[in-house]
Amino acid sequence: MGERFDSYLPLSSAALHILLALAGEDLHGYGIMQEIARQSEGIYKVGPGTLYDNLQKLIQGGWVQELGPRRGDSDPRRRYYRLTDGGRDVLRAETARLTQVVREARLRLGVPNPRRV
Amino acid sequence: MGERFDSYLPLSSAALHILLALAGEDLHGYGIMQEIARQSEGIYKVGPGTLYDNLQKLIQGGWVQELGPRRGDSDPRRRYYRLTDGGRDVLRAETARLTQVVREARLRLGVPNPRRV
DNA sequence: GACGACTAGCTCGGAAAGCGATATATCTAT
DNA sequence: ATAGATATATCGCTTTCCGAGCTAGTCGTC
Repeated sequence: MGERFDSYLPLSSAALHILLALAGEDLHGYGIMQEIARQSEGIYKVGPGTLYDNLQKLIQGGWVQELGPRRGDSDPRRRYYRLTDGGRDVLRAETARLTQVVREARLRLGVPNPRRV
Repeated sequence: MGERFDSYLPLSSAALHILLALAGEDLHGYGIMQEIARQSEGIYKVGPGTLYDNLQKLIQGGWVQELGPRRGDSDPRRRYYRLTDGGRDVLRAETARLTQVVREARLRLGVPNPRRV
C-alpha cells in the first residue's frame, strides 16, 4: 500500500514535474528546467524561483538528494540532483492518485477509458 | 485542437477538483466539498477558504455559473453552481495534459501502461 | 581574442494561492 | 431543547509561485 505517502499529496505542479524530470536520470538545475519544458512540449515551465524553492523543500523532505558537481563534467558549474527511493515512492503514489482523477474525469466527461487487454 | 486552453494549465489541485465535482451534476458549495472528499476517499479536502476563493475565480473566468438557490429545495440556504461549456473544455484539456503526465511517469517508474484494445 | 548567445546558478520581493479559525445561521434527529 | 451536522462566507496568516535581475562560465564564430 502506498497509503503512507498520501499525507504528502497532492503534489504541486512544480514538485510533481521536478520529481518526474529526475525520475529518468540525474540532472542539474538548468537541465531540470529544460526537461520539464520538453516533457510538456513547452506548455509548462518552471522558472528559477519555483525550481530552487521546490528543490530545497524536496531535499529537506528526503525525496531528492544533492550530488553536487560531477568530476570530469564538461561544465563544472553544474550541480546534479538525484531522486531518492522515497521520492520515487511519492511520485508513484501521486501517479496512482492522478490516474484515479483522470479516470473520474473521463467518466464524467463522457470520454472512454482505455481498456486493459 | 485543445490548444486554446493550454494557457490556463496546469490547473491548481483545488480548481481541478472543483470542476471535476461539478462535472457530474450541479452542486452547492458544501456539496462540492463533500464530493471532493468522496472522490478522493478523504485524501484531499478543500476548506471554505480555498473553495470560495477558487469558486469566485472560476465564475469570473466563465468556467462556472452561479445558479443561486433552487426553488423547492429542502434547504433554501443552498446556492448551486454549474459547470459551463467552457469549464468543461478546460477540464477536458487538463485531463488530456494529466494523461500525458501519468504516461510519462509510468514510463519512467517502470509501471506498464494500459494498452488500448 | 572579442563578441554574442546560450548555459548555469542563485536571490529577491511582490503577487497569488492555500487554508484553517471563526462567525453566523439553519436544519434534523433525538 | 439540545446537539450535531449542514451551509455560507470572511478574515488574515502562511506558503507558494514566479519572473526580474545578477553573476559568471562555455561555446561557436568572426
